[in-house]
Amino acid sequence: MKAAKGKGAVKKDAKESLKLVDDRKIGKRKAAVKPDKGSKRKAKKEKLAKKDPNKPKRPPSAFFVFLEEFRKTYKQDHPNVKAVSAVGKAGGEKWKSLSVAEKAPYEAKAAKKKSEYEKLMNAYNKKQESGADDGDEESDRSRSEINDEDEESGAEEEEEEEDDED
DNA sequence: TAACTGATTGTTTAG
DNA sequence: CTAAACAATCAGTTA
Repeated sequence: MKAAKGKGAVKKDAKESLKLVDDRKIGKRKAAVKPDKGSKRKAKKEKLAKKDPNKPKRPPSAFFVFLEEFRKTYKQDHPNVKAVSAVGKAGGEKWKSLSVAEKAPYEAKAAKKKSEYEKLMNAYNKKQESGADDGDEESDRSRSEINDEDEESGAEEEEEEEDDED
C-alpha cells in the first residue's frame, strides 16, 4: 500500500504555487512588471547582452526537449506554417496531453542537462570570483570528464498517468 | 541591418 | 517563498 503517497497533499501545494504564476496569465511575462517595453529584458539573444564569456545558457527543460522534436514533426505536417507561436501552442497542448510516462524520457534528458549545467555554473562562478574583468584567463581545465554514458538500467518508473484529480 | 516579437512551459536565479 | 527572466525557434516587424 504505499500509504497516502503524500502526493495529494504535496501536489496541491505545488499546484498552488504554480497556479499563482498561472494567475498572472503570463501573457507577456515581462511586461507585467515592466510595462515599459523600452526594457529589452525579453529573451533577446545574448548578442547584445553578451557580457560573460562563459555564461552558461540554461539547458532546455523537459518541455523544450519535447518541443525540439515536436517542432520537426509539426513542420513535417505543416511545412507551410510559419510562426513559432503555432508550434508553441500546439506543443503546449500536446505536452499537457502526454502522460507522465511519456514525459519521463524528456524529463530524464532535462535532468541530465541540468547536471551538466551545474558544472558549467561552477566554472562560471569561479570566473566571476576570480577575475571579473576581462582578462582572458586561460584558466585551467579542471573539469573535463563530464561524460556519463550510463543509461539507467531499467529502473524506469512507469507511472501510468493518473487522472484522479478532483 | 539587426534586434525584438510572439507562444509554449519548465527551470533557474535573485531578492 | 515569490516573482520574474530566460531557454529554442523563425519568420515578420520595427527603429
